[in-house]
Amino acid sequence: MSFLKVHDHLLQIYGPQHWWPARTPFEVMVGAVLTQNTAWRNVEKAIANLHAVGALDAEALLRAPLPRVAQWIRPAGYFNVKATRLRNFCAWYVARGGEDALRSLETTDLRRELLAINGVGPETADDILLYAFQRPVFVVDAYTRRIFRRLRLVEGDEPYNELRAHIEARLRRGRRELVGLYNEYHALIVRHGKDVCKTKPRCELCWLACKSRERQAGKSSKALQGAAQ
DNA sequence: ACCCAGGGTCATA
DNA sequence: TATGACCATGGG
Repeated sequence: MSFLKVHDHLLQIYGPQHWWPARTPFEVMVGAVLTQNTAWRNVEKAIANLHAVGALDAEALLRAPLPRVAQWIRPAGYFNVKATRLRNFCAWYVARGGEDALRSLETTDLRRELLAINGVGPETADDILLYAFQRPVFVVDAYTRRIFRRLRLVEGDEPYNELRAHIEARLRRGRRELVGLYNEYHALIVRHGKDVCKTKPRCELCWLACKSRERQAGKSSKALQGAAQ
């Protein structure tokens, strides 16, 4: 079972996910910060509030008092922390010349600058790189670690960059368009992660993951038997 | 009542 | 490098 095959299974099961749900690249970036450890529907409420008051804009967010931003994004949780993070991000965004100027940066430079912002970690940075700037970056999240661990494709507790590099290296050989592939793949993993094995007849991928674990158990028990002889 | 959600930072060892 | 505490809302 290759990383590419897993993608194809997921696509067959769920169909295209059409990520990222946002009107503009800036809205993607705001959503990426707000969705940290938070259910997406709560983020939608926060973004709707920002949209309603005309604050879905970097300059507007910088003009607004921090406590007011916090109230706007309250449904997204951690609102005091995230208000500061949004402000940090907007300060960088404006100082750096906005979307058009940022588009001309190399992916590695863009990532380094994103990670330098207090409140933007590896996953948030990669969400922004992939879904706002269309860069070929595979986003690793908790669902990613879980599904690939269950399929015995990774250990699951590797450092972020190690896991990303490992998966990207094995997806690059598929002769496919990478931005589209990474876009759909991460979205499908999240979609699958939400209702994994909660559906009555186990989906094909969960079934495969189960078989994969049984294979592993069989091998290790045989190894133990062999060692006992 | 408890658990989790499309993480990240900071203090500590 | 690697744990643990902390942030906070809303839905199951």
